[in-house]
Amino acid sequence: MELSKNYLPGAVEEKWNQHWKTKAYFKSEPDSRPAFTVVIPPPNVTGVLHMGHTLNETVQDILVRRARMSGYNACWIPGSDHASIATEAKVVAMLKEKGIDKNTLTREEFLKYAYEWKEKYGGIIYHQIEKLGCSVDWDRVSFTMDPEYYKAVMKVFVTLYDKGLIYRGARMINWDPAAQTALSDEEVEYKDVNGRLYYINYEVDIPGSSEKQHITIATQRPETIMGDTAVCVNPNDERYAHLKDAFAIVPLIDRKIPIIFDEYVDTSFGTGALKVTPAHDINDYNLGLKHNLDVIDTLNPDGTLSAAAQIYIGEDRFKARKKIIAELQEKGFIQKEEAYQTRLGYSQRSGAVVEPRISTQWFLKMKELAEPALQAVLKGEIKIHPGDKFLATYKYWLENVKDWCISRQLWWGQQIPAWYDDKGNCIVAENKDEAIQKWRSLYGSSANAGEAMTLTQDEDVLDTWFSSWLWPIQVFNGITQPGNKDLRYYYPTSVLVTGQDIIFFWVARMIMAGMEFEKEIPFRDVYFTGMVRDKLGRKMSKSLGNSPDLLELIEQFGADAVRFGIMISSPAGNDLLFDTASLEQGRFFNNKMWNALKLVKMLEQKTGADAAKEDFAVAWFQSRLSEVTGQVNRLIAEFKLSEALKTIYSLVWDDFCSWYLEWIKPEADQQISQQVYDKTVDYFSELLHLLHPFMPFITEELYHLLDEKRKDDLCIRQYKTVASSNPSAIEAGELLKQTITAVRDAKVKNQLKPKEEIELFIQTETPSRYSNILQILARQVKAATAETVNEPVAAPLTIVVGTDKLFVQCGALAGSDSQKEQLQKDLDYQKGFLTAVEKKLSNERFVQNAKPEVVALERKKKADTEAKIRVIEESLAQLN
RNA sequence: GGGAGCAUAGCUCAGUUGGUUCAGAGCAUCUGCCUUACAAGCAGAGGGUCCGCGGUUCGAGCCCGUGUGCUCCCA
Repeated sequence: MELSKNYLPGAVEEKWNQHWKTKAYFKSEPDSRPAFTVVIPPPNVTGVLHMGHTLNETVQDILVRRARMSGYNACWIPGSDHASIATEAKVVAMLKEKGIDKNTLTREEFLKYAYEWKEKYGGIIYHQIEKLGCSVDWDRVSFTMDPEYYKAVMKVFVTLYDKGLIYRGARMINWDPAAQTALSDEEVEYKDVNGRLYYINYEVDIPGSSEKQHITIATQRPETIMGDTAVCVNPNDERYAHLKDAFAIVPLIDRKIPIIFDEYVDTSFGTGALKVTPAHDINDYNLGLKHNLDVIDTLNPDGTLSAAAQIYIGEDRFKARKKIIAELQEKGFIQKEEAYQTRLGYSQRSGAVVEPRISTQWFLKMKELAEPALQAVLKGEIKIHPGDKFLATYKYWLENVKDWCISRQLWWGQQIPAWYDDKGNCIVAENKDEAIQKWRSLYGSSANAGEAMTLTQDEDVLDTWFSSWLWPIQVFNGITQPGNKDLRYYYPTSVLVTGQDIIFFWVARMIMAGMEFEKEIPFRDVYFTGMVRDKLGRKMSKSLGNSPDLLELIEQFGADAVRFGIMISSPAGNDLLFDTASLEQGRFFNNKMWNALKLVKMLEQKTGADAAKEDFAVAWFQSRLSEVTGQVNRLIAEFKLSEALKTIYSLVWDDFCSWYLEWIKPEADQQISQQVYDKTVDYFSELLHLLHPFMPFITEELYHLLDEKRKDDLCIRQYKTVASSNPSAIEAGELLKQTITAVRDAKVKNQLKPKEEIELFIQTETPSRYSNILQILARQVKAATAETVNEPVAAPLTIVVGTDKLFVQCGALAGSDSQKEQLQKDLDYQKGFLTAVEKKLSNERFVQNAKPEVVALERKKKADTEAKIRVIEESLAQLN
């Protein structure tokens, strides 16, 4: 078989994806094995996978593939959520391009377009997940707007309403004027911005006084003055004591408002006088409630000024601000203005500045739901990784959680299952038929039987997270078909992998839903990945254009290399700086393994019965493999996947390719024993097995190329228990590596060509340590002979390794300065080390206080170092 | 304003219960090699006041305090 010069991932990945699919390896049905379940955190249908998703999916696939190879019935459920605000915005934009105004459509017509859009673009994400090699069960793909899922959301809403946990009421909420919908607190992102503070004079009207006075208030939002319903000052503020029972006149519109007194006002801020605008500020709203103030909403839902503002009606709030400032200035109301650092809330979805607004919305009471969710984590039923970092955040949020605004003024989403009759009576039911029945039983009589038919459903839909919080349950239809077989088998799921940014949006609420509806945790472990940033440390974002296209990366480097690259630079829970250099490293790694395969295929042609057995190399690698496999298993159990990958990488590249293969590789005219060859194929297969969850395609490919008669597939091959490792073989291997490196180094430093033949004599007190490795050593350093001796041998080159002396006989050397320097340097270090050890040992308090084994260790260090110094000094003496 | 985290080689990070054979890895850099698997490679090498200051201890990269800088979350 002809093997290409380099590894070519494209065709290989296509082939195995197809093969795995044909074999249905990733389908899961309940059986007698333990389940390992992962639900994909639903990426939303609006977009494409970004690098954050790529990291997430890769981590999940590693865990799932490993579980599948470790005796578990692995089930990974793909899906997406409907992302109501983002999707609706995209659909509206798409319609606009077609010249269609959303407002001219009925809800049904709009939803038809939305579903069309979802069909067209929702598939992109699934395609990417597949290209990345994710071993998901495509028969179980789930979407938050599926009919069954929709029903589940309805049922949950009604259940919670009946329990008294859901209520409807007018509250101050976060309003997104661009999307024209309410938002939850979590959907608002606060940013520090440079604002300006305007000092505005309000004329004051004091009863019984005709004197012209004014009071100055400071505000960042002059466009809201028309909504002012009071000016508030601190009762302890002497500056304003004379204003009791006085009124202020709102500039421009000349409305008379009371001056009120409340200790809430900070006398040191601004002028100590606060304009109170209950409709447009949460604190003012509360103050208004306390003092019974009017509420004048001067803004329309789209952020323009309303008729209540009296002036600049219909102007955008920010344009109106400019005009109002100009007018105030012109008319002499502005005393001064100054720069002011403030914080503004932005809509996470539309980016618009969020407007606090009083609005009638649906809310979910959170306190009762939060408690069990908090306990589940505090008791350790659910473990968060890395725990030290996020436990406190989780705890704080749940302990201080506020009610959740769950209604959205949109069409794309689950319509709220509440119906109103002509009189405004509200009925909550899972569907209209039930609503009618309920209405009849509550308000009906034979006389008005027909009236129920006029029930109209609430126009609003539910927050997307109100559906995705059911995800771990409803992907198994657990809400709509309680206690079904799948749910019993797969729930609780095993691990949830997600970004730390949605700990509140999703993780906490999923735990609440699990505890509320199943009385059981939704997953045992939560693994938070870090944020993916560019190599300058900036967040990846569309506006910066620093987020690469996943499919292009796969095209360029191969899916395995992408997976490698993102994992190798991703320490658990930390942000990672994404750089294509790490993908390149992955590609190089592919190539390295590809070339190792080529070597093995070459060796296959050179097998012979009477060839050298190379028992040592074979025994050594067996031990290394066992040792490192154990390490990898431990690392993965601790979710240290990046470390695990690094460990495997080094095992493959350094131990297997650089050492083992070189040690067993026969000379050009020699053969390799069948036994060693077979072992080599075994080892290589084991390495591929170990690496497979990280890099599934190339490992599957090489696994089959290694032994073309193979019938089984790597992706479902089961891991065996780790064989024990032989410490003395490991130790001998280390000595061998160390000796080879020392001789090679000496050759380089003395300008000897690597190929130049030498003779090697090792003076040692323990020749047995070398007996197994001399042959390999000789070959690796191009020594015609390599033997242990009792006495020094005259040689131009002396090297010290530990307490052994290596004498190298070779052709003439340029000079012995280099080795002298080397020895001297080594001597200085050892002497310094010895001084430190002796100082410690001569310290009585150390000898008395330190643990005996520590003291013993120090004594051993002293003896060892002294021996080394002796050997180095002898060698130096011989040189002179 | 409240809280959390981080600071170790040029870069990105390991460093588990304090014990100088423990200051490490990968990448990058430098030197020498087109050695018959691999130049996408091989063989070597250099490089750090473990952020500053103080403390605890026989002993601190590790523990405590404090300062500085950066990041994140919450109000």
